[in-house]
Amino acid sequence: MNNIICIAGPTASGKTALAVELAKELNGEVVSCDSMYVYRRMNIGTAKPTEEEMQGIPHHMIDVAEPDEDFSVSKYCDMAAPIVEDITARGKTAIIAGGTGLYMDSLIKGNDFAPFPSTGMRERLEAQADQEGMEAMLSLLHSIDPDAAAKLHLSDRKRIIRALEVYYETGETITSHNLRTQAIPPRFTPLWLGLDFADRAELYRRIDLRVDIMLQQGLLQEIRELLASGIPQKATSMQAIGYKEFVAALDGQCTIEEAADEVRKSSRHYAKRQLTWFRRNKNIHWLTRHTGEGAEEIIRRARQVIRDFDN
RNA sequence: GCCUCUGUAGCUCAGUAGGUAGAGCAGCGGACUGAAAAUCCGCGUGUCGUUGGUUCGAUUCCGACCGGAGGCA
Repeated sequence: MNNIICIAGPTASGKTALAVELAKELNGEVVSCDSMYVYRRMNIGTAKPTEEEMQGIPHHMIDVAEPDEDFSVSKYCDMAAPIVEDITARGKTAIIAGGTGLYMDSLIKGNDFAPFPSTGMRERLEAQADQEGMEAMLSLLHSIDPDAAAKLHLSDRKRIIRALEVYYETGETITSHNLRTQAIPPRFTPLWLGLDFADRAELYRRIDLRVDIMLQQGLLQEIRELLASGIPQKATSMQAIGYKEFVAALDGQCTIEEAADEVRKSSRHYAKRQLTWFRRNKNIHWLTRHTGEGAEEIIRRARQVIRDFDN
């Protein structure tokens, strides 16, 4: 009997509904695995499940951070791992559902992350990159961690700087750090379920529809309130799809309709990236929804996978 | 009705002084270890409107026809 189930899948694929349904049937509680559900007061644009959708099932890792807070994978794992352990210790099933692949994998594997220093190292490296250029930064990285440098593209500023930062702060290269943490056995061994559509266009249609619904539900008002409460436009939370685009529109940089088009486009790209991430996880049992099939069919197949797994 | 412009990838458009074509966006694939809804990489998918003619060879030149835009009436 498996007491941990992971539900992966792209945005708008029906993870929330499946998680609640399985929780009802398996005496479960849902642990959200979504980098944006963690922020309070960001409800409409993140498509956070409503009280009604939760149907009385306990949900964890939702509304655990302020929108101007610097949240991260490591904070997520630090908070979520004890929750999963507690749920299973109480004899219930933990249903980990969400679309943030890095968070989900890290929670399951028990990754540990090199610290994020507040020593000003990051700022110094950023300044150095501005002055000397990325070629210089990459060749610097090459001299201390050739493996990491070989894997990174010149344009991937974010990762080049992080690799340098880890080395200068800890004395260990990021390559060595990653190898070390990958050798740690996984913290959990869940049953993996994945949601996808046989016809990609169908997923995209659902995404388009969802953007219209968000606007009807008052997304613009939600964003105005967040900004009015002092959330800076460059906060991580405001980089969420559906927020950054409408923030620009409210700022007069484009029309609402243009922003809505951008949101649809970014959401499609995001869904594709999510699928790319999850597809390499060979443990996932994919529940592929074909044209004409309803949500009940997917739930039925999920039950079947769970039954087969328990036998 | 006449005149001018126009028809090339899903969309917007380049281009070939005649040798079957290429950009951006879309789309597709991939990477990913304190930002991940972030960040980054790769890949043209085409009856060049139709049909005749000239030519060794036409998307390109010429004619007709069919669409579209504008002008004159």
